[in-house]
Amino acid sequence: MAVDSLSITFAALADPTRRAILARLTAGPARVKELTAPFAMSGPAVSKHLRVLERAGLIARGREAQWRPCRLEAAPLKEVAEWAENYRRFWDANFERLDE
Amino acid sequence: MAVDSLSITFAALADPTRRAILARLTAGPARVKELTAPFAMSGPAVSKHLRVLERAGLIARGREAQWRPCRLEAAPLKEVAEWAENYRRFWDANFERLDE
DNA sequence: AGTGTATCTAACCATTCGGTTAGCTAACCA
DNA sequence: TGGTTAGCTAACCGAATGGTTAGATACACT
Repeated sequence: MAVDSLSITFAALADPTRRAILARLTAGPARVKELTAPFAMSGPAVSKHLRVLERAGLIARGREAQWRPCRLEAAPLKEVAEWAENYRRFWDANFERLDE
Repeated sequence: MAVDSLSITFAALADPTRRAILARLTAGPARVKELTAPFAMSGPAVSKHLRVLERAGLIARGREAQWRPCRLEAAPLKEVAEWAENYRRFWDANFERLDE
């Protein structure tokens, strides 16, 4: 269930660790070890988060000797922004409540 | 875990049924029965989705005789849009990959 | 008072999620 | 060749998710 890309993207973003990883990657690519450092969490746990992000198309992973550098792939975030924009008129205007 | 509001909002949005409910509510408030109709799903299942949306602050529910009309509360979507906007430069520009 | 409708709670079930530890593979270096 | 490091998979665990059915509650209409 929930095989649509927007659901997968939102699910990937619904975790503060994963959002922190994306935020770190805005400063440029990083290796897994580097991404693990800020968290009180085992390597495999971060590895799982990275897989979730990769499946959502939010990161891409390269291969460089014994490292697997990750870099941000922000395209799905454009979909998110566009989806949310559809609701703009419901938050930035005093839209009428005709039912009241 | 994941008590931050952004995580709760993203988690609520990570389900197509719930996003469809929000989309329906852009046309105005609706009763639970009305929201249930489009889905091949039991009443309690929709009721649970509504509770998730309510806890995320995405809908509000009134009380009107035996009905509990729901209406859209889009404020959390503004947070989502703003969060995503921080990544705009990573999707709409050919940003440099200094590492390559 | 009794019937019907709208909605919720409770209990249950299978699956997914976020974490762990243990152990593997691949690459580098002495 | 052996040792160290980076990163992975596998197996497991407890909690959360998304659904179900059964039953409770609240209100409206005769």
